[in-house]
Amino acid sequence: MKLRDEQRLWVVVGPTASGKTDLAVRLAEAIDGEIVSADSVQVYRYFDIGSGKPSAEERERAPHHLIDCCEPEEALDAARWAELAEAAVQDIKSRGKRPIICGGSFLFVRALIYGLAPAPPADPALRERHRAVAETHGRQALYEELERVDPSRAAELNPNDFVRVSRALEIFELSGVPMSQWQAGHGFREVRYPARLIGVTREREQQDTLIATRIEKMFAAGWLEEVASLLRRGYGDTRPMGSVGYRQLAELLGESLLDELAGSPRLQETQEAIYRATRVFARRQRTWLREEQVEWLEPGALPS
RNA sequence: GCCCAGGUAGCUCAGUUGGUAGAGCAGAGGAUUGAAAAUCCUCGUGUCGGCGGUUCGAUUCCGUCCCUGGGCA
Repeated sequence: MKLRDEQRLWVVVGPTASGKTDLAVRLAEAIDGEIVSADSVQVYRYFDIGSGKPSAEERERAPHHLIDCCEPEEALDAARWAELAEAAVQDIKSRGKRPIICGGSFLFVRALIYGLAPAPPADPALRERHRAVAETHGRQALYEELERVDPSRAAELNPNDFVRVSRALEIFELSGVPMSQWQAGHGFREVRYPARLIGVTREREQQDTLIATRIEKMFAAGWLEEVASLLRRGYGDTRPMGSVGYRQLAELLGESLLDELAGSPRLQETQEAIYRATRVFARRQRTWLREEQVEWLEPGALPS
């Protein structure tokens, strides 16, 4: 095998449960690499089972970075992640190893490869104000604010898309410059890390089966108990608790006691809801990937 | 056997004072510049349980039969 490729940064992508970690680990062994996780939930400590963190055995086979790198309450955003990832990549290279990015949070990957517009960072106080406005006057009212200061960005957004409307407003309020202008000056045009995207192809049915068995394994490994423990420790309002599966289990545990749940229909229903939500998530991931030029490999294969 | 309540989209249900019907979820597709496992957008013909009757017209009213709950025997 040659497997050394150019100077490009190798990035293992794919929908959830497609086998990214397995491919990345085998790749790392083959080229003396280290893995940088691009996963918006695995970055948080204690959210172990439901986020599908690599096993001890997998971490033994290849060093992993950016897993457990922050506390649940210190929300890590795409820009901050990209900084950390860049530092990890430099560190790995400086030790003569090959960095391999691996993960399903594609905004994170994009932020690393292209950077983000140098607009101001998130501001919790402003977000709180936006939330209050939307709550008392409706999302439309917030959208109208944006139309006044940044009609160009407003035209791209749906009034209901609260998250993006809020962010666009936030940028203007912080910098006095409309988001559309920041974007115009950036446009994801400059590649900071030329990348080679690699993924594992799966038939749709097989993909669904993989998702189902993975969820079953998570429950068998004590996922429900993990969430109960996280809630007890006060992590109910953190960002990772809003992610697929954790959200549903937190809700379930909010209305039922852990001891009553074993084998109950409520638990069964929740497990099915998580399966469905995960499939929807995988679909959104596929939409991201359709944009990119990805080298799709057969399961078990390595790139040449 | 009798009484009551139901039988409407894959599921849960709404609705039509008679003009062949619509939400949520699921499913499919898409967007994505510091919330991204987040957030948002688009896509809904189904013997309205069967058969008869009344009517210009019935899923809607009437009759009858079948099915599912619950109650009484």
